[in-house]
Amino acid sequence: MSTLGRVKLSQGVEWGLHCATLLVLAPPGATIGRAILARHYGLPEAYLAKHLQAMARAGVLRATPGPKGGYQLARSADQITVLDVVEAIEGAAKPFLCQEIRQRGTGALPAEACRRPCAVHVIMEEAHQAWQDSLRQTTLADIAAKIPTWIRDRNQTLLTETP
Amino acid sequence: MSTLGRVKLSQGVEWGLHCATLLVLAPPGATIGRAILARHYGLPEAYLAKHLQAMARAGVLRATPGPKGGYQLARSADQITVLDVVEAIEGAAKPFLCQEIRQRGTGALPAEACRRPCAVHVIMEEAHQAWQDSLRQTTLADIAAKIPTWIRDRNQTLLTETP
DNA sequence: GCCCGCGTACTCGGATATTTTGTGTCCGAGTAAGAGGGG
DNA sequence: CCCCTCTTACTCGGACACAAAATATCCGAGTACGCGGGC
Repeated sequence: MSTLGRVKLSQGVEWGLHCATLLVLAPPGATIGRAILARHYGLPEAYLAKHLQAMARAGVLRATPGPKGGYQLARSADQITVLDVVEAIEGAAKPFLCQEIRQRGTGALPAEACRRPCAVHVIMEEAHQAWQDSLRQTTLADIAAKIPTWIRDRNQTLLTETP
Repeated sequence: MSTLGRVKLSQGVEWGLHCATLLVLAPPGATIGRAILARHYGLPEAYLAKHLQAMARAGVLRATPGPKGGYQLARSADQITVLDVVEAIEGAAKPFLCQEIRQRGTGALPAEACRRPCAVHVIMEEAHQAWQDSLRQTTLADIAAKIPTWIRDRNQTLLTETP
């Protein structure tokens, strides 16, 4: 069987979260260019740009053009949840779209019997809520706090050097 | 911008859950053909077949060929969770694939510093677990129990009539 | 009247096209820094 | 020595190809029923 549809997250989510974490460690007010970010993780710069743009559009990051420009967090790290980043990249659309098939076909139910959302819809919605709640519980500050000091220091020097 | 990647579930999930629910209401031992199921919800039969096959392969449904053949539940309705159906159709693959980008690029960490999974990976994993747990809490029997009696009776007659 | 064999019609299953989505890349617009000249 | 101006190089942003996956469909293999013939 060729693995039919799967609930797959874009790889951009991983990229975005790691880059955002790196920005947390940057000095306040400083910006990091996408070229530096891409090289730091060995990512294709042009494609990473797409995800960084998405985060900027969503209000998670702030982009400044020109020399010495780059990206920085749009607000405090403890005010940005993982869900914010994920939805910025993947989009905030509900994963399950109820097509109301109970109202179609030979077994179609009358509209007045469908005032309440169907049970399937409710269950999928609750699961999605649980997923969102889980991602909301962690902020970028929490992630950054888990990073060992020596890595933090090393990144500081890595990101400030100008090749 | 064209809405970048999203966490989208196949519509087959909705189809599969509704059809499975319909099978719960069927008399014990009885089978329902895919043609009946497709017409009942106004779905394209050939495509619905693909999802029904997937559920049969996953051990959720049991298919019997020949005349009077069709699909039935592979086990008791209270032993089939919604997660079973979803994973049967969407596949059980993890949605988030950690590519270990922390070990790549100019900022690559040494392998011995990566004994623990990275924080990003852990967070995404926990969210997925929450999602799975939510879907595991409901069985097909629970869904069927929510269906009003008059709909149950009506489906009984609809599914037994032979056009 | 009963039993056996065969044709048939119905079932599911896998292999095959088409459309949408995600992946990857390129080039252009905008901006602030920084050097150079004038006051 | 300071200030203004212009060039320049660097930044991000959107528009453009390529690949993978989901969607949609068709035709073939297998099986049990049911009819017909034989006993």
